[in-house]
Amino acid sequence: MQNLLTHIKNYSPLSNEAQHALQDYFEKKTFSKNEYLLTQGQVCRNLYFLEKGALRGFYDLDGKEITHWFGFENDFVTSFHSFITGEAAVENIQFIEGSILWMISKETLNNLFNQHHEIERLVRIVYEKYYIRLEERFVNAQFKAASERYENLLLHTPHIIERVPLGYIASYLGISQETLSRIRSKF
Amino acid sequence: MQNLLTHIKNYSPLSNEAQHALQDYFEKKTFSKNEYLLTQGQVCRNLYFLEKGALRGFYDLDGKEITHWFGFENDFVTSFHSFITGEAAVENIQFIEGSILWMISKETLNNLFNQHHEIERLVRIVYEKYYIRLEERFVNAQFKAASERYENLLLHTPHIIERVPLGYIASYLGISQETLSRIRSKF
DNA sequence: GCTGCTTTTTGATAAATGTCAAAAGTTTAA
DNA sequence: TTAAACTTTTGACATTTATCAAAAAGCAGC
Repeated sequence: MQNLLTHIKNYSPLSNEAQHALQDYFEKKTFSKNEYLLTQGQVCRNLYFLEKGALRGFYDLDGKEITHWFGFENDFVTSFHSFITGEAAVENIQFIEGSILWMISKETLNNLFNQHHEIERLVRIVYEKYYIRLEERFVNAQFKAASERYENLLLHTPHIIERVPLGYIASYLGISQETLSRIRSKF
Repeated sequence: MQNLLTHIKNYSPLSNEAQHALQDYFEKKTFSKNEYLLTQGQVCRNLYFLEKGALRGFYDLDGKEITHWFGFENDFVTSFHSFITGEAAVENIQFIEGSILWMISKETLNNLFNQHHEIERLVRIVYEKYYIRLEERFVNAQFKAASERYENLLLHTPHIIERVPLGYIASYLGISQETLSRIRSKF
């Protein structure tokens, strides 16, 4: 929990009352490797903070698993589309490692927004950060060649390569596993 | 201005005070076709609401202009990365049509956040919407073939095809103009 | 250290898309 | 109205990436 609070305060300062409110309502959860946090078709009504571990979001495309994002320590995690719209998730969220997370429901969070303007501010700022992070990935995906995307990964998020099987990384980069293997052999 | 207020209230309800505050601080701007709202290297310190017209965001890649987004009526527009981080923009924003927009500075907006929790809520909700919109584009970009991306465009945002030159659309879809032309000839 | 299972690499070939150059079509403005 | 400028299409060819199949490498449990 200390992790969560410390991390959160990097985004935006919080009064003691707001901190206590968050402490009261975030609930600790642990999962082991390969367990699912969410499966396709469920509505994701919670937001999670990943204190320790790793997970991936993936969906089924013609029988193949397409991993489109990873979460690691200090990431906020949910199936954003489902969480925001209240519709069924098209994706699955699965643990790649045994993990510890903190959970809060959308409903509780909305109540906290009403009670503490600064908590809503915090979430607004988190969205900003996540928005530009996604924008960067988008530009990479659409306008860079496969080998450049891999180089960028090596450069900016090497922990992904160290902690994630190659097959997941391939679809994360939007290329086939064979192509990724060939790109790697050139380094 | 009425447009802006009406549109905004679709996101989240607003008290009269908050509405008046917005009315006081949003400033009207008009531009003609081909003018620039922002050029690469400038810091974008404003958020805009596009009441009428159309524009594009593009950047330079090895001498070629890569259009990566469009804005139309009722869109909020800025160079998000620059607006959020305060760093120089890597992109240009140019009008595709003569346009009318409403402008507010980041500084003024931050003041309004302090005075009206509900305005910050509104922006938080706008970010949510824009986040999932971008997420959808990302999945399309990375995991769908060029012809599928074009079909999706026809299906979901046909106004883009009607109002934007083909060359811009090609890079928006992440394909060459020639390939786009060939895809189109098959319909 | 072996056995069976999973992950990664390699090879051959096919499919999708890009590039360059030129032709055809459209728009603009004197 | 017509020449000039810009946009879109077409053709030939090159490059990138995917696909399918099989071999090699890595790893957990015995």
